[in-house]
Amino acid sequence: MHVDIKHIQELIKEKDLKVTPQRIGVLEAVYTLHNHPTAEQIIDFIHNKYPSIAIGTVYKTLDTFVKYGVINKVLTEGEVTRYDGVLKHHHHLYNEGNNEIKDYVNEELDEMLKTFFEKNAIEDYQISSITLHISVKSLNNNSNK
Amino acid sequence: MHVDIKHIQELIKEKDLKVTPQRIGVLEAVYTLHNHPTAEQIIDFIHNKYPSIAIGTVYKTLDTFVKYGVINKVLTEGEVTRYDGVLKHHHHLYNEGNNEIKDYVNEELDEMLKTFFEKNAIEDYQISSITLHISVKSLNNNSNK
DNA sequence: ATTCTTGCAAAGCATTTGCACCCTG
DNA sequence: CAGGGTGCAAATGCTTTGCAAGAAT
Repeated sequence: MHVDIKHIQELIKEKDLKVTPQRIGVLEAVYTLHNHPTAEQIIDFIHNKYPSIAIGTVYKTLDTFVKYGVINKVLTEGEVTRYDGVLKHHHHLYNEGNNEIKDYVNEELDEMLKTFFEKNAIEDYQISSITLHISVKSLNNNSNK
Repeated sequence: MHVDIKHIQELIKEKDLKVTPQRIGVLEAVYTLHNHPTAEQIIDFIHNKYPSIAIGTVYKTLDTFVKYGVINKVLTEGEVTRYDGVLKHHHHLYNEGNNEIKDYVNEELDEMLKTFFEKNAIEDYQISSITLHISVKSLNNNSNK
């Protein structure tokens, strides 16, 4: 998967953050590694293109991006933190076989949920978003794909 | 909330685990602290009743319970691990204001989701469970309750 | 020029581990 | 009494922090 650096620079600038090689590298890594990478995976990826970037900088950059809504953290069962560059609303498929997390997009489902909770409001709360965590098993014995 | 020790002992025995004061204490803590406690909260609770229990033992016991399905881990955004003693299927309300996680049970919703995914199967996967992560804001300025 | 960002290395903290001893079944 | 469970303390590993030096606007 190829990633457009120009586009990355714009995303950073849009949030009034300074555009630095480190930030470009981190965001490029998150997009390229698209499968909910850990900080460690991001650091490994970056070390090819920008060999001298500091680990602390990667952590700080990831925090900044999450804070400014450039990326999100993924919900996990207390393992290492994983990040997600896909901002469009989506759900997650947790593959029990190989521990992978895949995105699942379904607008019809979102529409149905929206309607449901309009009719069945939760007392005292206003809903800001609903994300499904769908645990699945592969039907093929092939644990990848 | 009062918790029945007899019942706790049975739950442990059912899994062919040895019933020890440490295990009883840990499970008692998870049930009493019912609000998705961290290991630290569990340790604090236990230290009243069983002052000399080791921290490492609590971690080992929690791992064992998760492994044998006595309790579950809760999905979080990479913070400390939280545990959940409620085994009945339920969803989670993430209160953005105070970072609390509450249970949300709605069988009609579950029924609707089941029907939806019967009609809209996910290619190559079999669904084992669906949990909603509902981000909410309190409507009262009162951030508790 | 000013403010924000980076690099580095040390510190922090939750969790894990190894092993001798102990207790449950 | 046999096998698993516990306590302890050290070790691990992810992540954060503080600050001087550097870079972006």
